[in-house]
Amino acid sequence: MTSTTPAADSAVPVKRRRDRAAREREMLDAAERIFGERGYQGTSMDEIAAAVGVSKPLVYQYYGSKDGLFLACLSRLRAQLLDAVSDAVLGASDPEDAMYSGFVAWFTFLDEHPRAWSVIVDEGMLSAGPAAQAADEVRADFVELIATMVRLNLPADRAIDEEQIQIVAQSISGATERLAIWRTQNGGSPTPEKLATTLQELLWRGLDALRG
Amino acid sequence: MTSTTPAADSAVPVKRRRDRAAREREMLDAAERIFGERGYQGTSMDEIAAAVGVSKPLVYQYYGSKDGLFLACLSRLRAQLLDAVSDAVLGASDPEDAMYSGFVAWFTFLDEHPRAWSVIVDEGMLSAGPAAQAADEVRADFVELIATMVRLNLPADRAIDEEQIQIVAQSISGATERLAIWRTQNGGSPTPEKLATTLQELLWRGLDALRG
DNA sequence: AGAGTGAACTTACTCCCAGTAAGTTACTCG
DNA sequence: CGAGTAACTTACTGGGAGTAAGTTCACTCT
Repeated sequence: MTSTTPAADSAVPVKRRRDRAAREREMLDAAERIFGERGYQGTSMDEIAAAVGVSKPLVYQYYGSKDGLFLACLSRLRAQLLDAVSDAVLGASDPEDAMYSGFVAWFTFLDEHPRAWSVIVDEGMLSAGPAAQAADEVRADFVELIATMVRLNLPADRAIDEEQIQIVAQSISGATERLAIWRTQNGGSPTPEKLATTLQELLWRGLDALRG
Repeated sequence: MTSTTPAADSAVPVKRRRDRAAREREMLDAAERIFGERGYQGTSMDEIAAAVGVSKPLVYQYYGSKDGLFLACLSRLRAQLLDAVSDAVLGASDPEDAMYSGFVAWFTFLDEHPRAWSVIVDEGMLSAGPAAQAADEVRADFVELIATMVRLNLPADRAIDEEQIQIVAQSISGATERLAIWRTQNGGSPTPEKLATTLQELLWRGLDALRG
């Protein structure tokens, strides 16, 4: 009864050891959840390890550093976000609708994945070290999507000023990120549709102007 | 000769004790410089204290925490930046020029104060705690300046959708911040004038559209 | 001048957390 | 079964944020 026989545990055959890929996934899931709840600074590696039921050095063996683990979370979440927006854009009927749908998809996704959004906001934590560069590359995919959309909207017969396109794409990326932050502080108040409509109105005619 | 007579020091009467206001200024200056060079994470409170020639607890007595000290730097730098942009806007001849001049002033200031800019970028480090809220209030001044400009450009005889104005102001603030970050990574490549011109073209007609 | 008072300042810690060295346990394949 | 390797742990170091408790200076007020 009081003995600590290992056999007693066999009723629940907890797999102590798992292969690397599975553990990495467990760690990533736990990290995503905890980073999302407590933020980068507020999360300790011990905490994540404990949540997985594993010791800290194992986490270091698989992800190298706290930044590395955080970056892995960030990449995965950004990829999901990019997918959501891409799908919306590709499913649209015309360029104007593509832009609007993309904005709606962006704000809606962030609404529906608040913890994901917290992680993305904390991206700024990686302002130093090699992780910072990697984080920028992750964001660059997004800017490139926007740039592509902008290019499609411009006439094919004109020489396109690629630098201007980059400026516009970076601007839109920055605007949507700030709007998302503002919105969460504001109690989620303007709806995704209202935000998308306003952005649409603000930008559409300006994109026209860039043609000449 | 080899004696450590205190009298020998009297040739350079180093004021060991200074009054609080003076010390706070010294600390703020040192913190601004070091935070600007090494970033928030890379800076230790001991380092700042040593730069001032003082012990760490004194810094804590005056600024409360690392976040508090960083926030003090941030506020001062943001205020300078706001002044620079305000001056440019107020000195303009018409609304269109005000907008353009404001953008140029923004990018030029950041060019000329790279350490200040580093600190502002690191603002994201304060994503948790009471300092985060304070940091947002500091930024809000900027958004309000933009909102005022937008209002001035709208016709006085129409009911103004205040929510739309906030959206636009937040967008512009986000766009200019991201452009500034991108620009430093890009080797400072598009000139302030080119950035301002492109933003001007992109936004001007859109602001018109918001009237109806 | 000398005692009293408060502000400026220091020494010497605690605690927490990222990261690591070195070893141990369990699974697999001959 | 034994050898090899991948999964995993215990037990530590180092460094930096924050603090408790005391010390020294400068300035009043008799």
